[in-house]
Amino acid sequence: MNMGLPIDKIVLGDAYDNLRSFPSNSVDLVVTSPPYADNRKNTYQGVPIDKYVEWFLPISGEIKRILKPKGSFVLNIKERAVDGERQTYVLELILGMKRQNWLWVEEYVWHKKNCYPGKWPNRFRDAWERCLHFTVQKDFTMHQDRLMQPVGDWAESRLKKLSATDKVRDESRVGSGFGKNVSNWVNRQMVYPTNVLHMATESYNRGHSASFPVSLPSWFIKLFTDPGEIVLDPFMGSGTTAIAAIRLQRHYVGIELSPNYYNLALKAIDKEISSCQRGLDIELAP
Amino acid sequence: MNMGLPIDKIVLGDAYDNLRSFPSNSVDLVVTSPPYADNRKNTYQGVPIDKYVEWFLPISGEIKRILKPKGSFVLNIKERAVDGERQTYVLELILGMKRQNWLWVEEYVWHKKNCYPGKWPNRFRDAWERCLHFTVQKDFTMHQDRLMQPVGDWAESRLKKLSATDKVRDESRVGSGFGKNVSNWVNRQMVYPTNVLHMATESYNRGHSASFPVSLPSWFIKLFTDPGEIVLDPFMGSGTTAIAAIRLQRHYVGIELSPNYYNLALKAIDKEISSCQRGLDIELAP
DNA sequence: GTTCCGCATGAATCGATAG
DNA sequence: ACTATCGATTCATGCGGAA
Repeated sequence: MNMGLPIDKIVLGDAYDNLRSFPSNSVDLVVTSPPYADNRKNTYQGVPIDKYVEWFLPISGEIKRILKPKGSFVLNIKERAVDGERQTYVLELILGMKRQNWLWVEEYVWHKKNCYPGKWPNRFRDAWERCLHFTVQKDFTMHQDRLMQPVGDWAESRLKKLSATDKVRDESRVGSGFGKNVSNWVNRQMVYPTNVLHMATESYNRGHSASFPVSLPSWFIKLFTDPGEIVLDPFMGSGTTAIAAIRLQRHYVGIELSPNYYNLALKAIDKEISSCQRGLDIELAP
Repeated sequence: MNMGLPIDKIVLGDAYDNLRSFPSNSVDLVVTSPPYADNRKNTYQGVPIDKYVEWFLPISGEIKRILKPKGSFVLNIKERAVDGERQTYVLELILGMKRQNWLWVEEYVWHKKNCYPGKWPNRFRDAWERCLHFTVQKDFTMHQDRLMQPVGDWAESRLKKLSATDKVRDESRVGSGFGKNVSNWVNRQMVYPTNVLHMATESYNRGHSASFPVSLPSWFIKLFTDPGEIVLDPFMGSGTTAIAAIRLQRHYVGIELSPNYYNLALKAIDKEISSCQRGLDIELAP
């Protein structure tokens, strides 16, 4: 097979079947949120819980082949609670992927600032999901400086407490210790993030289950790729990863089984591209 | 053995040895943060990574026996990153405890607002730890209403404007929750929390530090016990769980191997009790 | 009595160095 | 080679002394 990657395209079909036809060492980053395990039928791509690991491992095996040596695989997933218990298939999946010689580098937490409402007798609302970071080798690409963010409440609240006099004194008098320290604070406004990501979910009114927000794949795309590189999402859903890639001037490759989602993603991408051509939302990446 | 629980006492010695002598069905809640796996030697209670699960499972087995049927076991733990990879012993521990017939009800995330600094080529700072919630049976005790919190950012911003004195007074009254003066204006709208807990670590300028802040065991003690019930921490460390229990009018039982930490805990408890007896700010919990 | 700044201090992790 | 130790890096907090 190996007929080359369908760059900037979405393939309609099964993830594993199509991944097998993709060339090796050709993708810089894989970001995806696979269908979660579910025992109910008539659900979107529902995979039974007890078959989840054996269903996913062949897919992650193909991803390992397709990924470039210094590339990364970010897997957004969260196990369900069934019958009062958290299921263990995600834990078993991590162990299984380690047996496939994946390196489990890190587990990022996506803290969903606006999680679904609800009340149950045995648990609170679930406000977080795992973003598992796997690589092929210890030496991988990571552009940390791009994700530096404004410093937190600490410096902000302390800066606000500075009087106007203090700030003026800082400008006029550079030599004195006090003024110098203040200018240090003002200048050093950016810090590195942590492995906890605070992002709100996006609500689509169309009645489809909310996947991750554009900001989530965007964060990892900035972190693990350069502009012009290739991002693969084998479970494209409504096209969120493609939107993020387009906005950041990366190429995308998608696979989607459901014709319904496939069409949704195509529309979303069309809309995104046309809005770009109108010159509205263009930002220079990174 | 079964000579009765050493209520409101800390036992100096090994966790497993002492747990074996505790009576069955006698404790309402176990909250603990065991020593984390470590390959370095000469470390406080360091347990090698490859022996961690086999070291802990006998302990969790005893805990299951000692816990009352409707009780809970909250395990605060986080795997280390070694040689560029997250270790898997915590995942294996969860699977092992399920084989012990524990129910893995939930995984709470403790988001450490002030995490350890540092910069590495392959990861950001680690700002979260797991709080694994296990029970013996599906029907367990959970007092959700006690943990309702004010809704939204306006409450947070109001809290920040409180003077330091107000905050201290508030802390000593309820332990970690919201005090009287706060609740005056908080009574507008309360919501249930989620399974993501935002708490800063406590750092003492001198001496030893607590593994988790008092607010962490306090949160679970309020949630899973009534006043007068019994909280067990088989790795008491510097006594944080006991402090939380005392403030919330629960009984504590502790075990600690290191004489150094044992003495620290005794001192901390003495200090806590004497400040209570001086009549400062005691209110009836929950 | 407050408020506010300066400083020390962490359940960290990696790479280099030494044994 | 493999293990043990050390230095460099980094930032939100509490606390103490100063204003």
